[in-house]
Amino acid sequence: MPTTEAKRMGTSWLENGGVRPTRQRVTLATLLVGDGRHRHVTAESLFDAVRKSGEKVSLATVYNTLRAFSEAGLLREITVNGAKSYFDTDTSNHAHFYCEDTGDLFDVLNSDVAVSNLPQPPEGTEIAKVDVVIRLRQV
Amino acid sequence: MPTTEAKRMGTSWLENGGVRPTRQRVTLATLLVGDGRHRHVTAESLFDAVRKSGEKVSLATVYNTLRAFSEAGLLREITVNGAKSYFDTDTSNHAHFYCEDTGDLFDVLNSDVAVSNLPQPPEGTEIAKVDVVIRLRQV
DNA sequence: TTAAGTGCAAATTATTTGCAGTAAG
DNA sequence: CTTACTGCAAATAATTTGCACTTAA
Repeated sequence: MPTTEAKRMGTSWLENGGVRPTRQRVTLATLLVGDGRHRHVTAESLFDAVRKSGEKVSLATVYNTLRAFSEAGLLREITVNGAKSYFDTDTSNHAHFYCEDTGDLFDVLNSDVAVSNLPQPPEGTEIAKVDVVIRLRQV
Repeated sequence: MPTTEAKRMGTSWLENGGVRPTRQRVTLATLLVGDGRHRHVTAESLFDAVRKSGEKVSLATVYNTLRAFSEAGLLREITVNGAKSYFDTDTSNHAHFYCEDTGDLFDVLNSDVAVSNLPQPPEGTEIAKVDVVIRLRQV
């Protein structure tokens, strides 16, 4: 049960991205940023969250909306394996841990991880973003 | 037409990984490392190369073999987008440029790109590898 | 009102798999 | 010989799309 406040946050987040706040988008936005915390979701995990919240948004719309949010700069897509896409509500440049055994993806916290000596991009291109994924294996 | 020397290189590369040198594996290995240069391939691109070389290896075997080579440590799999997997004959840690517009993947050359201040991996895990992908956009 | 958004089911795409046949040690 | 490898076709799995319907502005 999303609080009114959570919904308000979701809605203003949408406005931030210049995205039209439809019922389903507000539902998804509220689940994504309603508590002010950052999270990583997949289409499937967000779809599950919708069902648990008692709301209803089709899976296709979840996919399309995640894509739309990303294009609006509200989410950052993270590709860690060919199988599925993750989306991060934290769009700033930061490194991720990815556990291949469990499929867990999470932020590298309070760290100074940085990429040093970024190279010159080739002629005719510019750097859009830099992804750093630290792959873990269980021991 | 692979030279005898190229074939020899491919075969010894297979031995290096402890992989049994079947006809199709030697074909693929020769195409991958026969000229001593590193390259990035996808299952599809390698399959095309096989056809152009006049040899014959089924697409399923190309997929399975790329996976087998990776597991043997002969190749490094690189995931840049949910759509397809790339495989790099250079298994050492190095950064990549990836152009989202063209799908091109290539090495960051002679660079000192490095990830500094690698964080401590979480309890019960160790770092398997660190992927750095510099995403480009055309201007 | 009217262009943008949504839902469903069907289509796509990359990849994997089952299994019968083939070949390497 | 005998176990691993290969090829094919069918199966999967994530994601996208076509299109008729709905809704926000």
